[in-house]
Amino acid sequence: MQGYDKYAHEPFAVTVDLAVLTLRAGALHALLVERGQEPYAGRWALPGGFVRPDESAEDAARRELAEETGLTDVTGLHLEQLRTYSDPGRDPRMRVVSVAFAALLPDPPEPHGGGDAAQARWLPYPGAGPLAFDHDRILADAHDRVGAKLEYTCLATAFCPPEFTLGELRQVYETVWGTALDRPNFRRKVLATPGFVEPVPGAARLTGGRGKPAALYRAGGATALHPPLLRPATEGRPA
Amino acid sequence: MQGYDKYAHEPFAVTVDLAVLTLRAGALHALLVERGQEPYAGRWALPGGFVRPDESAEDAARRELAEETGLTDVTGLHLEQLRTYSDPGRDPRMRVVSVAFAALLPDPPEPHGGGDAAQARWLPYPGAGPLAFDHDRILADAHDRVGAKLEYTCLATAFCPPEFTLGELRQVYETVWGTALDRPNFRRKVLATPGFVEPVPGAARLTGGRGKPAALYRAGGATALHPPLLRPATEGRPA
DNA sequence: CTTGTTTATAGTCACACCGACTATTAAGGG
DNA sequence: CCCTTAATAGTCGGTGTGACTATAAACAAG
Repeated sequence: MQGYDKYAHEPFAVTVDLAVLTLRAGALHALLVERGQEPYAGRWALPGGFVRPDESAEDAARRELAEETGLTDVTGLHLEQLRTYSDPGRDPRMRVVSVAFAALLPDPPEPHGGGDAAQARWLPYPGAGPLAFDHDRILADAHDRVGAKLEYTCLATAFCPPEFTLGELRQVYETVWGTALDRPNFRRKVLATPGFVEPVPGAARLTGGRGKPAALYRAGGATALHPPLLRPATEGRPA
Repeated sequence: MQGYDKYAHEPFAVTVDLAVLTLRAGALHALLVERGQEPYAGRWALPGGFVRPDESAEDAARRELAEETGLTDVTGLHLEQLRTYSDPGRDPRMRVVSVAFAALLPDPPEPHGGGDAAQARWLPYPGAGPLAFDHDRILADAHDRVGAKLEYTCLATAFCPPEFTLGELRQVYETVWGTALDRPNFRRKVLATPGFVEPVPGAARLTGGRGKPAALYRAGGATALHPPLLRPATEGRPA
């Protein structure tokens, strides 16, 4: 930091990459765009783009998120910096340092094709073949981060619409973690955590699908879970 | 990511900033360098430097860590990417995007003055006045991250020498969290977690200071704590 | 040498929480 | 009308943890 001109520092291109996750039909989906040019032409990639001279990486991420999803209001959405990927060879054309973000959406806004990208689609994760660049790794890191944060934060509500049932909330956990949870125990735990969810006053009940109608809840004011909601211990060493 | 030449992307300077933490005399200390030039001449700043064309941010961080600490072998040290700071105005001279890392050292290698920096010193944290740039924020973020990771990982051993007593390990928690822990309960919890620590076979006992000599332990093979070692609930809403 | 202080270590007890279960209620589908 | 599905209520036992007491082994001060 001392000598800015001591060695000629190479300029880098700085981009943001977005791992936008949502739940569609009980399965985790990621927003992907199809590349039209080399390298990796025809492969799926994470949406993203260059950081402009007058904006921070967070600004750029939110701008790209609005462009790619076609949503007019992305202010309420959960957007979180993941980490920065900077391997010298990650883009064969030039030196690109990419700040990756994870974004969570409740309700899948239909595919769309906004922004500059060729076509954008929700594809199930995992399963969408090998992605371009190091985007498989980024998406996997996003999934890991989200899974971990479900344990000790109220992040799960970011996957849900403003009003939701405990069954929907439980499905968020089950889908992201890939494990089944005991219904009564999950309910007990969530309701016992102050500020996680609060009942909707109108006492309306959702009777959409099969089964007994469920009560509706809203996200509460809490952000952290004390004590955490630990996922069932998976044998083998965690990261 | 589609059109690399659609809009002329401004080149950025990319640097790494290091929040190097250690425990000296029961207090948390950070490695800081004194700036010799404007801006912020005379202020303390985090060590760091430019990422070179052929290295990743992680490579650069480890290289800078070796240069600034004077240590010849930094391979065993805990080095972890924190996040990237990219506000347009964070450096008044030019557009600098900085990837911040947190590093943990067990044993304070005497101050030193290696590398290119003017002078580097261990200063207690918190307390080292306002730092240059946004480095106060970075250091605070590093402290938050380390405090949180103590709860659910075995990170605490990264602050300890290869062989340590449970009292030293407990002091890591107490110092970083700023709370006192019950000695017997801490011992019970640590020993009950498989792979956290393992006794040193030689059965040597450390009889350095006052009190009954303590048994020596080494870091075990585990990296995660299941269940976590939660810090005493601080009232008020956590981040 | 004795006493007090400090730290390590052993152990107890009660409570909170959690996993595993059973039971009941209320919907929809053959 | 019965079966399935899902929500909700409740029970039971074990584990983990907070609070606490007790003992042991060192050093310091008198």
